[in-house]
This record gives sequence, structure tokens and C-alpha cells, in this order.
Amino acid sequence: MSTHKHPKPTDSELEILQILWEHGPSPVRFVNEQLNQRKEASEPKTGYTTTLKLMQIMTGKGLTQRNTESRTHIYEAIASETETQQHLLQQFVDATFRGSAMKMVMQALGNNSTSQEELDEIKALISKIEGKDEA
Amino acid sequence: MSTHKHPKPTDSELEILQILWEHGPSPVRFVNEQLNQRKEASEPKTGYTTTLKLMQIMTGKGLTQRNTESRTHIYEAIASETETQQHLLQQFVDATFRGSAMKMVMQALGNNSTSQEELDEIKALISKIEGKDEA
DNA sequence: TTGACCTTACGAAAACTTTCGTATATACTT
DNA sequence: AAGTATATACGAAAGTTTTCGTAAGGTCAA
Repeated sequence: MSTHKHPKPTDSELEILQILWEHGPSPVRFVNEQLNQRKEASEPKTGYTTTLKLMQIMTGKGLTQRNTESRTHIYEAIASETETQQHLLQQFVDATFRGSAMKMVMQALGNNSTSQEELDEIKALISKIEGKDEA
Repeated sequence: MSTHKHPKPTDSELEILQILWEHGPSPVRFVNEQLNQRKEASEPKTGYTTTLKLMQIMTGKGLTQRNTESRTHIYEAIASETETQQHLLQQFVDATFRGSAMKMVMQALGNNSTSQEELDEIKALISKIEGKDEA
């Protein structure tokens, strides 16, 4: 048993976490339905017990916790979405952009179509950051 | 043989690609040394044949190609670093930020300490993007 | 009560990734 | 020529993740 504070979720685990973050504490059945709903018609559906097993494993790892009072267990994510994003972002930047968050941001902005509203948002954020040091 | 245009590299494969991108076409021995060099003293070194095997697999997947003219094969990445980053970034944003590159950028900027120079760079890039539509 | 339908638990197969031992061959040195 | 060092190839063990079959039991309605 590892005492890692931030066990890195696998891809499948992350998919489940997304659903828990979006919909709040949920039973296995619901998560499984959501999971299959977002799949292409071509790809195979995930079996119910597969999802169940995964969520049990996640609870063992400390990624989720569950309320077992009623027969139908209710699962919820332990770490917040933002917290987890922060952590995964760090790892991703290290692995893919050799640690340069800037390079990543530049690529994200430069490449795809970012709307004017979004650019304004970023400008506002930058102003806020720049303002911090002053006064 | 799959005909995937963008086979997603595994974590280990990505480490090897980093080295190939940074140093250009290289033999296995060199890649293996670089790999071990960037490890903590505590973690175990990767054996030579392990790296060799990995690079052979990568060639099979279409991630690398090799020149076998001399006895010592020279490997190189097929996709460029930028191209691969673009692709992985897309997948990462989908998996971790539910597709919102904006949310990711905001977190990357808002959280860690971004220097004034970097902020200036971003501002310049935004201006450039905004300028595109105008006359 | 019986049967249909649901739940969790869990072992283990299947699939994928990483590691390494060993065979075989080529080159270099003395 | 013989011995040492280094190369590729490759099977298979070891490790991890994902999938599912099946067992065991609870709930509910007719």
C-alpha cells in the first residue's frame, strides 16, 4: 500500500472522475451509463461490472470514497477537479513540453481558434497577475 | 500493422522521443545513456537491451525510423516535436479539462509563477492573433 | 414463496507495457 | 587466432490496466 498523496489516475479512472465531478456523488449504474453514452456507436460499451471493479479499485487507491449505507453504494471523488487538473497539468508539461508551461500555453493559444472573448479573459487574467506585485 | 496516423506514445516512448528531438538521429547506446543520466540516483537504471527493445517497438509502431546501413543503427523520430505536442495536448485537454483549452491555459497562467517576460510574450502573441482579422 | 431483477465482491483472463536474459554476429586488439 | 567488447534480435517474464464471468445475496411484486 503506497502512501502517495496524489495517486495518478489512469485514463479510464480519469473518465470516471470526470463524471463524478460533473454530476456529484453517483452510484455505479449511473456512471456506467454516462460512460457508455459518450462513446461512439462504433466502440464497444463498457460492461457494468467493469465499471464497478474500476470504481472499487479507485476507492482502494484513495481516488474515490463511497457511502455504503444503502445497498446501492454512492461514490464520490476525493480530490477536487481543479486540484487534480493542477497535478496532471504539471506532469503533462514535464513529460511533453520538457517542463515549459509557457511553450504549452503558446501552442494552445497559437494553434486553435481562440475567440475574442477568450482572449479578453486571458488579458484580464494577465493584468491581474501583473497587478499583484505592485502597490 | 495498424494504419493509425498518430499512434499515441506511452510514457517511456515519449521519454525516448524527447531525446531524439533534442539531439537528432541517435544510436541506441546514446539514447540509453541520456535516459539514465536524467534519472535520480535512487531509481534503477534502464538496461541497454530494454531501451533497444523499446526503440524497435517504436519503429514497428511508426513512431521512429532507423538507418541500418552501418552496424550501429541510427534512430530518429518520425513526427516533429511540435506536431506531437499538438496532438498530445489535444488529447490531454479532452481528458483532463473536458475539452476546454481555455480552462487549461487559465490554470497554467494563474497558478504558477509566470515571469513578466513570459507574460509579455503571451500579450504579444494575443495581439498578433487579434490583428489577424483586421485590415 | 417463487422468480425476475438488481446489487456487490472477487478471481482471473486479456491486453498492454516494461524489463531483461540469451543467442548470434561483427569488429577490434593483442 | 583467440579473446574481449559491442551490436541486433527476440522470446518471455514481470508489471500494470482493463475486462468480464460468476457467485452470493437483497428487494420487490405477483
